[in-house]
This record gives sequence, structure tokens and C-alpha cells, in this order.
Amino acid sequence: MADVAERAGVSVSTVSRTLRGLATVSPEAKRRVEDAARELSFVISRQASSLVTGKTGSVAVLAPTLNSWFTGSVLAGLGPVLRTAGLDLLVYSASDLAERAEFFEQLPARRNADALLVVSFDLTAEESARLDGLGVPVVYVSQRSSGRPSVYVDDVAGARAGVRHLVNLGHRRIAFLRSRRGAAGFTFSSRRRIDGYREALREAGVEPSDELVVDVSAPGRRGTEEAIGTLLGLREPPTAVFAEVDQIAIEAIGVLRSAHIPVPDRISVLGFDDHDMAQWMELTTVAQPAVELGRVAGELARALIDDPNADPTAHRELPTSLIPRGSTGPVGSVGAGESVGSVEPGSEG
Amino acid sequence: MADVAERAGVSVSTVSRTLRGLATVSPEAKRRVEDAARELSFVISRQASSLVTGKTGSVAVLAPTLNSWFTGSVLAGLGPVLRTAGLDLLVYSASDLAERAEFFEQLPARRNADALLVVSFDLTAEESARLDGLGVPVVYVSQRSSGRPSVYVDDVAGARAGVRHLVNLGHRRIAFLRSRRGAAGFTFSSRRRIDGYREALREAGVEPSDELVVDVSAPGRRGTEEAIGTLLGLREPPTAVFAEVDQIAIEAIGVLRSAHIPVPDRISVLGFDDHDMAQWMELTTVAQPAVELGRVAGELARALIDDPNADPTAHRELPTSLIPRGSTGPVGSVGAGESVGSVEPGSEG
DNA sequence: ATGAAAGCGCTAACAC
DNA sequence: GTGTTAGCGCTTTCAT
Repeated sequence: MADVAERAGVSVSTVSRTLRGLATVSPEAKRRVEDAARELSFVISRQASSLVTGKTGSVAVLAPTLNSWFTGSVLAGLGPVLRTAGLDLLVYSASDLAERAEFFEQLPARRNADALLVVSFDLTAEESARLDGLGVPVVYVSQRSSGRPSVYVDDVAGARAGVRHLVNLGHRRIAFLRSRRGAAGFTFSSRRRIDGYREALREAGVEPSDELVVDVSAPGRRGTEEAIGTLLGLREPPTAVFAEVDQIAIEAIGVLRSAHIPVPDRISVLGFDDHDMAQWMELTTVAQPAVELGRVAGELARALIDDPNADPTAHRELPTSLIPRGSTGPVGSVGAGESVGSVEPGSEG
Repeated sequence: MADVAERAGVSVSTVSRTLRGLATVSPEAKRRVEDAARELSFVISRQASSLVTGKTGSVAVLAPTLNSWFTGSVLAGLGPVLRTAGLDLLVYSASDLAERAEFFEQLPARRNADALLVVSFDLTAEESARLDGLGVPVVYVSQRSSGRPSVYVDDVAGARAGVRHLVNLGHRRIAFLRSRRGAAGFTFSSRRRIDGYREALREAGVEPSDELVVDVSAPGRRGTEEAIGTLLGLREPPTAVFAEVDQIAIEAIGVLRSAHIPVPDRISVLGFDDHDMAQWMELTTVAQPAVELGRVAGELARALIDDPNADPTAHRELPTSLIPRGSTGPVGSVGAGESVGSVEPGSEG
């Protein structure tokens, strides 16, 4: 910066003012500074400026995984907002409790970011309290945290709408596939989606049964296979399955397909998310605007960062919508035609 | 830090040394510093230390999108490596040429990161040259850049193996679906996969035909629909389709399915990636270890950062492997049974 | 409108 | 093994 100042024939103060776009610089000086900066390809050092301003110029995101549809979508929504605001995006992942504990141990965001976005974690009260003491705004994405900025969809209403759709198709034995992958406390929405599921059942005069709520815990194919196996082994198996997330719904379709159980003719499958792949699996699902959640969370964070009297308890609820596709159908429609589930892999030498 | 020093009854130097884990601190002092730091919940400010050390403690990643399977996988592989090394992960995305130009305009990584990972970009020579002048190591992921650190798979060999599989099944009219989404220069691997495709065809005594190489440009369903439409409109349509990436392969299966063209009985579909969803679509594909690519790239970056005589031209090639599934089958096997493509969406009221 | 100077919180010599 | 001190590259009073 001293170099630029010298080359432009002004003081470092003037260079600093110019580069920050302050109006109190004469056009002449401004021009010369800009030229000099360009010629020396000079860029302001964030570390140095943040040392004095206290602002880091970046926001941190904490997510359970980096390669899930939801996290990817949120990041994709966040990216443009932050770029526009001139903020960098710092990403932390904590896929199990140990990593999560480590994150809270170090609280790296403490001085490293101007805001923290916590994505789809079901934090304990202590963890949240810990974050409150961080000194930077914390935005909860896909989790409602009362009194704290949160961005989410109405999981209860979404799940209710989905189950109503199944009920309207005549289903009464409707199972719920709960995602239990990763350590405990990783799926806040879980409880609420089950609530919506139960509400819709009661609404239809069906008493929710615990045997129809099955956990998918093991990762990969096996977890879903086990869960489906449990359901099919019931004295009275379900005619429809509502998976907490599309990922599992898609796996369920695959597993049923392998077992030659036609979808939706013998079992309807409903998901939640509207994952990119849902349409290609013909999956009926409750769509949630994940990219949009990221965008809104980013804007909320931005507001909290540079508007001192922004509402620090703002909640933003985004809508869900049911997207009917081929994986759900009227109950007991076996023999009505071909189905999503029918597959006969080609043989190979 | 001064507070901690006072509370521990030592100097700031001792605090600094302790917190950085230097051995030259007496156990007694160490303990007291650690206690004091904990009680005051003190964390070292990265900005301040990087100001003097010149190291930022973070690595930057530039990727075209944040919500693609490949980027997500690479980030997932990268995360643990960086965490272990105590490095933060800074993410930049540039989905079109304008954003890309802006990135190079600002070169935010200039002083913001200790290394830059460029993921699946086909950079121009000028862009690469620009990055060379950045002053930090740049690792190319999924792109070979001669003389520069690169991590990739052998796309030619992978594609060749895939097409050989189709040839072995009796296919001779094999189309290639090229991904042309996003702006130009976003898919380095494209050229090499086509090369492998052509090689395998020639090997089988088939002269590659340009009419069988079709671009998928429009995003979403439409692009793939158009491409498949073009292929089906040929005087002699292909009996197999090799998509450059699984995403498009999956869409192709979906489109064919909607058109009631059985897969693989009438058309076999082959992908490249082994996307999470590939198994659920019964997609035969050339698997590439994307998470592993991220991990290796992270280790390479780490080595380049803190080992001054690490090889700055290191190339790491990871293997691909063919995963045969149900979407490919012998040519002309119509009527051989049910198929992946058969779907009759359930009706709904 | 511009410059001089005092730090921001840390690390790296250098003394002890 | 520990303390002192001089900056790292900026921003920000405070003068002018």
C-alpha cells in the first residue's frame, strides 16, 4: 500500500480512502491511486483491514455434510448473495458428534467470520447458548430457534399435505421412514415431519401406530433395505410409505423394485425435498425450496452484519408444495399396468 | 491475549508459544496459560497471526457450481483433510463466464488463502498464467495442467472401458451425449472422454460418426429431451448412448422412459461418475472416485503449503472402474423382459 | 481534501 | 524457559 501511495504521489491514507470508495477524495487523486493500484496489481489485505475494523469479510457455514442435496442447494443459494455483498464463504462440516464437539471446542468462527449459518443441525440448548456468546450473529437454517434468526419451511404443514395426498388416494396404512443416519441431533425437521404425518392421519380418522414408524440408520442400501424389510414383515404391511427425505424415498423405490414389489401399484412412495433426481425417479414429493433457503439465510446474515438495528429474532418461513408424480397411486391398484418398480436388469457376459 | 497473559501471570510470548504448541514452554506455565485461555474462552485471531506469519490458515476452492454431485463430493473429501491440518475451507463459485471473469478480476484468493484448488474448470492459458502469479500454490482438480499440480482420473481410459463394454454387448451404433451446460470451458474432461469413446469405437472397427455426438445444452429436462430427440430422428438411431456424466445419463433414462422406449432393451444407457443416484437408476457407469480426488487434492495442497520442497508439478491420477448395472444390455434384446424404462405413472384424482 | 501517527492482535527475533 | 520489542498492512482519529 505504501508502494501504491508512493507511485500515486499521495499518502497511504488517501490510498486507503480511495480503495474503500470513500467520497472524500479528489477526482484527480482518485484517478492516480486507481492507476497505481492497477499497475502494481495491488489488492487490499483482508487480514490487515479486519484487524483494525473487526470485520472479517466472510461468513461461515456449519453443515453436517458437504455432499448432500440439501447442503449443496443451500450453498448454491448462498453463494451469489455473499458474492454480491463482497463476503467470502467459509465452510465447516461436522458429520459426527466428535467433529461437532471439536467445532464447538474451537469455535473457529469466533473471530473468523462476521456471521455463522448453522444448516440442518438440531443443536442442544447448550450448544445454542454457546453460539450466542460468539459475538457474531448466528442464523439457523432449517431449524427454528426461538428468539434467534431462523430460516425454514413449515415441515409440519408440508408433511401433512403429503400424507393427505396419500389419504386421498385411499391409503390408511401409511408408514413413516425416519432418517437416523449420522449421529443423533442431526435432523431437526424429523420430529416436525412426523408430527405432520400423525396429524394428517388423525384427521383421516386413523390412529398413528408406532410399528409404522421405522428408522433408517445404516448408511447406503442396507439401512433402507432393513427398514423396508421390517415394514413388509408386519402382519399388516403398509400400502404407502412416506420417507422423511427424498434420498431415502428414492432408495426405498430401488429396494422395492429389486424385491419385485411394484410402485405405486402395491406400495406408494412419497418423499420430502424435491431432490434433483426426484423427477427422474417419478417420485411424488413435498418440495422445499432449498436454494431459496440459502439465499434468504444469506440476506438475513447480511442484514444482521451491517444493519445494527436489524431484527435479531427474525424468522423466515418458506412454502412447501406437493408435487404429484408416478410413485404414488390409488391403494390396491395392483395389475393396473406397468409400474415404476418393475425392472429386469439386462444380462451381461 | 494480553488478558490471558495477565491471568496466567506470564508474558504474551509465553501465551503465544503455548497456544501454538511450541515445546519450549514449561509444563507449569503451559497449564496456567491453558486454564486462563479456557476461562476467558480465548481463541487466537487468525487475521492477526496471518498478518505477521503471511499464512492465512485457509485454502480456497473455485468450482463452477456448489450443488453438483462432483463439487459436493470433492468438498466432502477435502473437508476432513483440511480440518486435520487446521486449515479453513473458503469456497468460491463461478457458474458463468461473467462470474468467472469477476473472480479473476478480483483474485480474492490473492492474500486470502494459502492455496487455491480449481475444480473441473477448463481454464484458458491466460487464466492459468494469471493464477501462476498468485503467489500461492494452485492445484487443478479434474484437469491436467502440465507443469502444475493436478489431480484427476484417466478420462480416456475410463471412457474407453465403458464403450468397450457396450461393444462387447454387440453395440455398434453408440452415441455420445456431451455436456454443454454452463458456459464454454467448464468441462475439461469432455474432450478426453470423447477421445476414449472414439478410440474404443475404432478399436472395434467402427468409424466414429459426428452425427452420433450430440450436445446437451439447455438445462433441466429440455436439453436432454432435445438431444435424445435428435438421436431418435436419425435414419439409423443408436442402440446405445454414452453420456458424459451420470446426471445426463439419468435424465436420458427418464426421457426414454417417458417416450416408452425400453432401457436397455431398445437402447442401452451408459454414464460416467457413479453419482449417488446411479445405483438406484440401475445405471451402468464408469465410476470415478470424486471424494478421493478431493482428499488427494487436499493432501497435495497441504504438502505444497508447508513443505517448501514439495514437487510443484506433481500429478496424481486416480483409477476409474466400470460398474455394470441394468441400464446396459445386449443389442436388440427387445422383448427380453421388463425394463428399466417401463413406467406407467399412477393416476390420481 | 489530505497527511501523520497511533494502534488493531499477533509473532519473531533478540535478550536474558 | 521466558520477557521485551519491533513490526505485519491496514484504518482511523486528529491535525492541517
